[in-house]
Amino acid sequence: MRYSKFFIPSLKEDPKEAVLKSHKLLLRAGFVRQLSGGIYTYLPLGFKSLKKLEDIIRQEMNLAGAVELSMPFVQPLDIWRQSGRDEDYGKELLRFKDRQDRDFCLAPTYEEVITDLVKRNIKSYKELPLTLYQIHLKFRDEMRPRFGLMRAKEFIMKDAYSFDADDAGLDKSYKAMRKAYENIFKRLGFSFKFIKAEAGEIGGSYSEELMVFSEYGEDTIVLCDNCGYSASIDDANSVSDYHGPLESCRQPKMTKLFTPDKKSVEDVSAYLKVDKTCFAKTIIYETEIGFVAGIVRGDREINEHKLKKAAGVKNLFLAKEADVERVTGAPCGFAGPFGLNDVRLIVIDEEINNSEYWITGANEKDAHMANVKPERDFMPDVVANIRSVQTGDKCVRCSGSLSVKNAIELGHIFKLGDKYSSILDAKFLDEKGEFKFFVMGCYGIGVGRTLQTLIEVFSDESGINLPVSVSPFTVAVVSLNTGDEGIVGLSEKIYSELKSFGMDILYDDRKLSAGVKLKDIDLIGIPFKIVIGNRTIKDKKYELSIKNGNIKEVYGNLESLYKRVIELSKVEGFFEP
RNA sequence: CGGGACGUAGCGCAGCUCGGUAGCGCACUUGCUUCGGGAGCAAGGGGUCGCUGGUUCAAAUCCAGUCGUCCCGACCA
Repeated sequence: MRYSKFFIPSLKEDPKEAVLKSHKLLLRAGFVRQLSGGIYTYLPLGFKSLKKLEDIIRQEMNLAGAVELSMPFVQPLDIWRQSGRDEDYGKELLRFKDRQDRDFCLAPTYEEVITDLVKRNIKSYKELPLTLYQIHLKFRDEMRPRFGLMRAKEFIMKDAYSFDADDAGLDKSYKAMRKAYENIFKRLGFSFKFIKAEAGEIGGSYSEELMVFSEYGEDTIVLCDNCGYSASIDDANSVSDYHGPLESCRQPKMTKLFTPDKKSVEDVSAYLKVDKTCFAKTIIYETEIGFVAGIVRGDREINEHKLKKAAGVKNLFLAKEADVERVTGAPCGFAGPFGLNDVRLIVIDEEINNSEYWITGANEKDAHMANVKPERDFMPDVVANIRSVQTGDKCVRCSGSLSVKNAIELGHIFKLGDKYSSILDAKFLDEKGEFKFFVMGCYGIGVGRTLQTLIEVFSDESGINLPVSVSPFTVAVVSLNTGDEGIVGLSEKIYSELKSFGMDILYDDRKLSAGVKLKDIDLIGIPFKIVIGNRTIKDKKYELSIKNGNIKEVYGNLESLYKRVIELSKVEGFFEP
C-alpha cells in the first residue's frame, strides 16, 4: 500500500479530549475518530489492525469448535419483553420505533436472539453440543462513555453461546472456551489472569473475568504471590491477625486529646506522633435505611462494596458534610463511634473488634479520644470484613503476601445454566424422549477494548508498538528523498518485490521531509522499517530497523534483506533481540 | 443522574478580568531552495468566536438558557 493513497490522518499534538496514553495514540496515529460521545469510526489503519485481531480470535474460536454466525444488531423489543430484560436493562437499552410504530432496540447483547434461534431449529440431543459465535456490534447507552474504545457506547464484541444437554456438557464447553481465551491472550502477548466474578446483569451460576494487568486499568484485583489466589478487590479477603495499637500509643483510660484543626488520620497521626495503625476511623454513609457508620483502622480504606453487603443495603454513598456534622455533633474530621445521633447501624471491621486502645475522633471540634474499646465504649451492630486489601496483607489461603494490581477486563465467561432457555421456553428432546431446557454458557471478548489495551500495554515514547500479528502493516519502506530518481527507483523496486512475496507493506512515497515520514512510521508502530536514502545508494547497503528493541540491521544485498524480512514477518508477537 | 472544567481557523492555544479592527504556532496553497529524524525563504487562503436570547450605540468579552466535549462518582466487555 502506498502511504500517499492510504488515509492516515496522523496528529502531531495530543488531542485534548484524550487522557489515557492509548486513547491519545489511537487518535494521533490515525486509528480512530470520534463521531459522538462513545461512538467511533475505525479509520483504515485501525480497521486493518482490528481485522487482524479478529482473525486471531476467529482462529482460536474455530479451533475450539465454535461456529461463526451473525445476528441482527436491530432487534424487536418483544423478545426482550419475553425474557424480562426489557426492564432490567433500563436506560442502557436504546429503544426506538419503526414506521409501523413497532418497538425496536439496538442489541446490547444477544442471549435472547441466539436462544430463540436455537429453540426454533434444534430439537434433539443428537444435535448437541453446539457453540455459536459472532464478532459484531453491540450498543449500550452508557451513562458515561470514556477513555476512547475502553468504554464506548457502540462497541465490537466477540460473543459466543454454548448449548448443551446437561451440566457435564456445559462444563466441557466452558472449559473449551476458557482454553481458547488463554490461547488468544497468550498469542497477543498479554499478561493476564481469570478472576471469579459476580454474574451481574447477564446472570447465571458461575463466571470468570479475564483480566489483563495494566497500570491504568479501571479494575483492581488482589493476587497472592505464593499460592496464586486471586480475586477482585471487592471480594478479596486477607488474614485478620492484627492485635491492636502499638504499646507506645496505648492509654490506660479514655483520654481526650487536643488536636486543633487536625482532621485527617494523616494529620492527627503526624501531630500526635502516633502510628496510623493506632487509629480507628469512622466514616458516615447515607443509605436507604438511614445513616450507617463504617469503622476501619486508620491506615485502611473502607471497601464500600463489602460495607454494602455487611449492612444489607443497596445504595450507599458518603454522607454530606452537613449530615456528618449533625450525626456526630462535630465538624467533619472528628467523628468517633460513640454517641452518634440517628445512625441506624455501626459496622466495624474485624480488625477493630480484635483489639482495644483505639484512638478515634471525639465527636467534638479539635479533639480525639484515646483508649476507645468496642462493646465497652460503643456497641457495634455488625462485625465484618469491610476493609480493602492492601499490598503486603496476608493471604487467607496460604499466608503468603498479597499484592494489589490494576487490570482491565477484556473477557468474561459465564455458565448460564437454563436461565434463558427456561424463560424463553427453549427445549430439546433427550434420549428418554423427555423435554429439557438447553444448558447454556456465554463467552465475551471486548474486541475494541482489546485493541486499545494492546496499545496501552505495548507502546513507547515514539508511538505504538503492536505485536507483529496485529500491527496494521508488517513492514514499511520509507523513501527519504522523493526528488532523487535513484532513491525513488530503488524504493519502488523494493516495494514491488516485497509485495510480490505477499508481504503486508506500507510504502511511504509522500513528498515530505525525512523527519516527518520517519516520525509517522514510528507513531503508527510498524514493526519493521526499511529506509532508503542517499546513504543507501552511496554505501550500497540496506538498512532494516526493528521497532521493538530499537535495533538496526544492515544487509549488503537485496536477497538477504528480503530473506530476513520474510523471516521476521512470521514472528507472532514481538521480535525478541 | 450528582459534582467540576472547557467550547475562538483542520489541530493545539492566546484574547474574555477591564465590551470598540479576531490573533499565535503547526497544518494547508503557490514558487524557489533543501533532502537520514517533525527544513528555509517569499507570497497567500481559511474563523456566523458552539447555539439561542438578553443588556448595550457597540458583545468572542457581561447576563440567562441551551447543546456538545472531557474529568470525578454509582455501572460494565
